Amino acid sequence: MFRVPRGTRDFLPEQAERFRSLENLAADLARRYGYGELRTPIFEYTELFERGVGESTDIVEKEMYTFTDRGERSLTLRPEGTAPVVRAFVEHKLYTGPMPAKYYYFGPMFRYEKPQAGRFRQLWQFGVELFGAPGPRADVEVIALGWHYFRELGVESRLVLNSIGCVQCRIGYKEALVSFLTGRDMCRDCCSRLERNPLRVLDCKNDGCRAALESAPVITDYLCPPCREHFDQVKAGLAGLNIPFTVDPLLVRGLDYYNRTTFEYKTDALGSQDALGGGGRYDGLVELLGGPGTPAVGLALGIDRIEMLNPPALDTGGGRRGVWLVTMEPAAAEAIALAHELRRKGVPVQYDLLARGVKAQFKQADRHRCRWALVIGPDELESGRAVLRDMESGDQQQLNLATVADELAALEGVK
RNA sequence: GUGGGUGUAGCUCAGCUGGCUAGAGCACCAGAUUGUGGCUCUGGGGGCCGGGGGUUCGAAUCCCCUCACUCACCCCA
Repeated sequence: MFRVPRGTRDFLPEQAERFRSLENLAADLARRYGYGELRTPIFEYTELFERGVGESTDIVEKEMYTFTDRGERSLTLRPEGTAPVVRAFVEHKLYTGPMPAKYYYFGPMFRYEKPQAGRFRQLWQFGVELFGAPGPRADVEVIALGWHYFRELGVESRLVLNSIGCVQCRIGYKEALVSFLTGRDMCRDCCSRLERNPLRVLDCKNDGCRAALESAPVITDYLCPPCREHFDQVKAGLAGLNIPFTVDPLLVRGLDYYNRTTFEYKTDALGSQDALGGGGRYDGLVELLGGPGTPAVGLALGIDRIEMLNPPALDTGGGRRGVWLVTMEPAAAEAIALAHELRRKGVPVQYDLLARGVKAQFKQADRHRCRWALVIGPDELESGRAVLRDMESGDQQQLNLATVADELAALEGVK
């Protein structure tokens, strides 16, 4: 028997509906903030991610689905959404349009990881990217949009904020951090990180490393005056919108392109996979990918994990909906013709396709959780009056066949 | 990539230290009720016991390998 590939899954109608709702709510929110949808291919040239995401990141080092096509080109299933959006921004010279330029995306990403709770090889992200606004208000808008999404869904999340400064700040900080940590007791990974990318040590969950970091210098003490000012204004802007947050100087994100603001939305309800989303500012990426120097800030939210939290906004109540048409010979053909007329007028109608008896058809109406059973048999055609049964209460009434479509459309629980 | 747990019907599981045609509940289909669902009763369809190999007169059960799922580490959404 075939199964879905490891780390991927099928979405059966009930869950697919939940994902559709999450997408619709995200798209609606993005539009309210003035973001337009930008769809990019599922795969890109591998080099885009190598350069855009960063050679030394986990994503590029070990998580990419990379393959060679028949033209000997190296392609990669997109592991994240920002690099492709930036590529499109540059390729279509969108920087020539009105600034700032604001885009959102929603779709699957691919990472070759060992699956576990809340971690998949094909995962869905909703993200936004804002180009051309260097000031802190842009950071605040993006962070607020993500916060707003959680609020509308009714999902609890904690906002964690940090600033990793600019290249200049980090030179000084890295020196301080390396000299502080050198010679201390850390895990093997961190010892190598110390040389290659010392900021990653901050992200280590190892107890020994955490202990070593207790009194380590923090990046926020090394921000240059402009970066400090920017960070202060981001915090003030969030406070002004009554968005609560905590500052975590250890928050370092796994992609190389960030500068200044970084943030994550976390949950306590998913075990060890606590990140629901995150983002930050990436002022150098557009230029790195061949465009004009353009400041930018963005975020990405993990839809799979959010869905796992059972957002209250997705509760549909589980009520009955729609109409089941009960047919019987020799009047079935005529009844079915009427059903199609009802469908053309927007009424959702199902009917028996297996030549089952009346009793079984009512049972089907029940099992499919239809709100109404509409009986049209020989007697009804003769009298011109259809029998309508409320499958919730059991009450029955008669409807005039000539006006049945309008009457049904007006009923509760039809759609 | 490293480590732990689990694989028996569509689902949840039982099956003792190897021993009759492998079971239950739920679900599905039908009948009891030849134009009325939910409750009840009766009946029915469904299993290469994850796969392969081994031990044995005999394996769902014991051993080895493998695959899958799952949880955790790393890291992230």
